Amino acid sequence: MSAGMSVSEQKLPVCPGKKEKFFMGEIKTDRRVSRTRRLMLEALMALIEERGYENITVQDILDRADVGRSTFYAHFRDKDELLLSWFEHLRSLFEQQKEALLTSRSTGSTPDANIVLDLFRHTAEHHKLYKAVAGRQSGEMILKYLHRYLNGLLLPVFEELTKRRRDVPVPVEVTANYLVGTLLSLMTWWLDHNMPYPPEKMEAMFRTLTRPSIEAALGTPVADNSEAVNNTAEGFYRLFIDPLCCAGR
Amino acid sequence: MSAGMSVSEQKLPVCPGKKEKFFMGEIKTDRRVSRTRRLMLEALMALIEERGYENITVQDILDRADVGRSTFYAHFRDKDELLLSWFEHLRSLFEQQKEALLTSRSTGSTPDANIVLDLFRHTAEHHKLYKAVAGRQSGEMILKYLHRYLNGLLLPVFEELTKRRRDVPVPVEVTANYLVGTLLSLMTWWLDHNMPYPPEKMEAMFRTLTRPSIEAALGTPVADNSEAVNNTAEGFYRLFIDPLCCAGR
DNA sequence: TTTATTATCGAACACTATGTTCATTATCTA
DNA sequence: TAGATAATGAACATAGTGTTCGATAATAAA
Repeated sequence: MSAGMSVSEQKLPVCPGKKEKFFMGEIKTDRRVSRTRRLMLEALMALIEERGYENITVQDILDRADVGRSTFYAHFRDKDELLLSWFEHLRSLFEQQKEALLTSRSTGSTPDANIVLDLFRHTAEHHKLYKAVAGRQSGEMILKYLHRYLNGLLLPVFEELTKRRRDVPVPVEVTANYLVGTLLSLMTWWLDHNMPYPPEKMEAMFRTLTRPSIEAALGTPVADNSEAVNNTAEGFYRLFIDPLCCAGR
Repeated sequence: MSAGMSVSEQKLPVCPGKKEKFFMGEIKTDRRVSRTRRLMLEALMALIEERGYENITVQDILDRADVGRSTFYAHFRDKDELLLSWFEHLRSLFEQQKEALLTSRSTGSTPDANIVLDLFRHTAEHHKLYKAVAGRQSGEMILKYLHRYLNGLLLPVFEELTKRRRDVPVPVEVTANYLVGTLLSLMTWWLDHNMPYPPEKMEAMFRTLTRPSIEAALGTPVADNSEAVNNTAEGFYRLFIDPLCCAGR
């Protein structure tokens, strides 16, 4: 045993997502690790814009990133996991922004933020990438994850809103799913048609289409609360528009 | 040249979809051809139900259908084309039904048919297959085709409906896309959650969600036509519900 | 600076699947 | 029955995936 059991004990690089903090001691990520991951992500993004996700091989990424084959597989199980790690990155950025808004809210500033409008604007900025990732001729992987994520954000909001209502004609799960679906549907249509309208117009359409549906889906309000009821849709949009309320709980 | 130029001139089997009818002479499909195609389609369907489209290899289909490899490629370029041919088959069935309804309509019988309800019911009957084909964990190929097809049916309807309107707040392309998207979104949600509600309830939800949206999306009617205007949504549903109107033009 | 650690490299390899070729055989239509 | 055409199946070329492991290089910590 002295010569070190050389039986396939290749170590995996430390996952930077899991900077485990026990006993206040953060584990720093090895420079090489973050560098490699960055290179691979950059290569992936560039290649996606060029050819679309489906038309990329692992070898392409390796060549572009100038990284060894085994290194890739030391970090990710496959191409999908790399793409997913990008999505997780985006998500954490989004959640950071949410936190920021939450605190600035409690301070009193920034009365309203329109998350849907922001989404359309942000998408427009990176339309090439997003079209390649979510467009009609590409795999739907990311769209599915996004759908699930947004659903998770929205569901509690609707559950809150329907607490004081009787005879809700459409189950909240369906309504949440509907709303997210409509948003993503508008978004992909917009991208696939090369953004023929400005983000503001798209947001207006989204509102026009979904607001009356939500009123209808939530059903008749209970009698004793008629004031807070008429502006439920308004309330919803404020909730939805303000990301904090959704998951800041 | 006498011995018949044997230079890679393998003939493709006659495509039965193209039973060309010129001069009243239909070309009969060779028994062997239809038999092979039937076997391959049956194998595909069975395998899809078992494992889902993504997890099937061409070899699997070959084994199940008991058909030679080269035979497969004589008929279809790849797996996708086989699946597509199934979709085309379904579509032609649908269009036949549409024709039948159209003629029986002109005869005076069958006052109304609810195409959306029929769709939910038909899906329920074959839920295993459709879930495997369109469910969340499978590729979206068929869903995309279906989306496009339904869009094509719907667009002219909306164009007709908006002819007499001014200041339509949402472009008809967007509205059509929205409506189809919502229908398919409800459908996949339903399948993915193992059909927790009956088709009738699903159809009701679809109506609840989309009717007010459509009213809103079509915008204010012109003044002089106020009667026909208030029931535009009604008219739309009759149009949409009655498949004839959509593409029977 | 030194040292122990650990990430990267890269070439070889096994594996799975795709799609093509073609001479031979079986089946159909007329 | 004859001529035409479809099916067969084995062999092949191609392409991509994911793994292995000894050697090398970069890093953090001492």
